[in-house]
Amino acid sequence: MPGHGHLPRVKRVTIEDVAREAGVGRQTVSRALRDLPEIAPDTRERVLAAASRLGYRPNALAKGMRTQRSDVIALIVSDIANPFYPAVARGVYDAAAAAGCSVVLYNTDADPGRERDALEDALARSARGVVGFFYGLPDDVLAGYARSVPLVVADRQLPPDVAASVSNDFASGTAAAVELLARRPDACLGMLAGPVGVAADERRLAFVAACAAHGLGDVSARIVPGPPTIAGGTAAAHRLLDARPEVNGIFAGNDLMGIGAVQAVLARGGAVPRDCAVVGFDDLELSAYLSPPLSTVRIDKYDHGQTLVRALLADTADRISLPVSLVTRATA
Amino acid sequence: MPGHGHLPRVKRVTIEDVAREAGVGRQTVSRALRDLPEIAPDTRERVLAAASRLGYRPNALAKGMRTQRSDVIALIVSDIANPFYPAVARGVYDAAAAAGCSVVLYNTDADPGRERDALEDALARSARGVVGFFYGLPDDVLAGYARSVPLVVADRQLPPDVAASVSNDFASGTAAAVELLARRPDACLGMLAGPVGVAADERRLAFVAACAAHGLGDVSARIVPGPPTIAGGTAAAHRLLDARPEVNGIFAGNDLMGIGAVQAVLARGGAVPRDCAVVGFDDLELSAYLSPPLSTVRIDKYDHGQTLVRALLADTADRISLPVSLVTRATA
DNA sequence: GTGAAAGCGCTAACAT
DNA sequence: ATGTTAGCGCTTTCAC
Repeated sequence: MPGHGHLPRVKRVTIEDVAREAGVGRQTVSRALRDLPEIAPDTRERVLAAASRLGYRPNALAKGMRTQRSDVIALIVSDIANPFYPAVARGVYDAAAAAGCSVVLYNTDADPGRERDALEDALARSARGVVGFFYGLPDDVLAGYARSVPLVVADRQLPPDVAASVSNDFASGTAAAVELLARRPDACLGMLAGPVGVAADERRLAFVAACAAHGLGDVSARIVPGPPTIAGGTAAAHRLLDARPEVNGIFAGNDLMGIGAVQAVLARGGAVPRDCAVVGFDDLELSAYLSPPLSTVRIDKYDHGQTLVRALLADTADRISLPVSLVTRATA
Repeated sequence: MPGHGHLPRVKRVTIEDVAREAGVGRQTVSRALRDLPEIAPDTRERVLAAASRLGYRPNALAKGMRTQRSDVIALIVSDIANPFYPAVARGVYDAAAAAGCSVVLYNTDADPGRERDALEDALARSARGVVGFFYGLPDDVLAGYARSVPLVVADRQLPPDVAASVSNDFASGTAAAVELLARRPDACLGMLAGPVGVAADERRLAFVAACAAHGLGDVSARIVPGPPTIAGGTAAAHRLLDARPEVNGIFAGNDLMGIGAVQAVLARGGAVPRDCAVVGFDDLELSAYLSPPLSTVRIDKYDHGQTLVRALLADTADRISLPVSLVTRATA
């Protein structure tokens, strides 16, 4: 069956064609199309009419070539299939669209090489800017890219004046989760940390600090890392519970790991929260409908995405912290 | 705080610079970079060395301008925050990346105007191709675009030789779901259809046909439309159950609506599946962990995405149908 | 095997 | 208010 490649490529309508059709110069067409002021109203009308008559479509490549920048915003995430990112992506998209920009998506799986590839590609496309979640690249590399392209990093701080960042208030969220988990008199808490990444330490420290503040002693030996997935959460919880059967409260790095932790407790014959309570982080859309409904720290993912783009377009180097809130459901 | 706009724009390293550094002509650099055969091995070495010494980065815009096509694949969905699409998007991304392409994402909310805008933008960017879920645009408009850009549509058929399509086998899935729901002797089924869209009729018809095949009579009056969300499913289920209290089996257009239907049955004081069974469609990652775990028709979303891109790159006008399978859990 | 010239479609700068 | 010139960085075509 013949495909598209066989069709004769229709010659593209250019600004030159429109100019000829309207009986004006190229520049006048360009002005009319971009709605610039220095043009007679009736001339504009005539040009616009000619353009639509011919079915003119601006060539974004040519425009970008001339202006040295394209109306593209790069969104770099570890895995769009992880239910945390889609809502962020929608926020990014809406804010970008409001600014007349398109969005190019990159998945890195938290691999530093692929994070770098994504940045390089954004540069090759003369992206208007990059917003992203970076887990593998060190600060200095990111700082280097920030010199070539406007960059806003999510959930991670870069040195002042290097690049803006938009982070969820992980410290407050962790404190609230620990406070909830620490309510039982015999509380013995553990944590399921996300993948070992550059920003992971901050999170560990927040947990250790919150536990210390509640007189729970040094919990650092009860922090176990794992992939940020349901399976990863299950495996990590089993490891934690194998080593420390006395643990009766688990703080998971994200809801997916929280779900996995619940499954692990159940698989060991325990009940949630009776034998072990679980608190997640993110509040996925479906977390409220789970069995049992998951207690978690809610973050506004859509707002996160929008804020990322707004910070990018605002062209500042601020550190923005987004509020979080504890949602108590059935697992803690 | 000073932002990025204040930094002095570093002059871009071009192919010309590399040529000068390596002491060869521009053309030779281009050949070396693209790994073309007509070049002496040592010349290539020298050029490559010069390029990396200078930190040369190819300009995708310039390349696209010259070749009249960019290595970009447009992915058009209604809403990336709907948990159905992210897995598809990942498949699209991986297949695109394997072919050296980037992906630009568009959200249309199923609005025909925005579907059109997305297509126009893809054209403006000289996209290598477009894959998408179109709910608002009529066949002839899509056919028109298919003449300007390689296009593969998802879950919808276009006339032969116009564009390729990759669809899930909705008919089989519906038949299986109805078979499951029809097992109770007094079965009275209803359907929660997705938004009224161009492809909606095919789905309604599949349901009506499947019910007729099971001797369930004409169910067309028990099909109620609604937004493809949890809230939409709840509302639609309430409307259905208000009008037809005898309904004891609901086939939801997707898992989100299925979750909503379960909530509605529960809110009315009923039990699932005792008073009313529910079967969804999609099998979201979290559907197995819901309360109660949702019975559904599983589709391989990641494969769907990959197949979309492969069909695009293969440049055929085939109609590809993807297999589905029934997953029986607790709601039916 | 290599280099020189031409030009993709657009907009900034400079005329007029 | 409008037209003309130049050139963004690359690849295709054609010389050599």
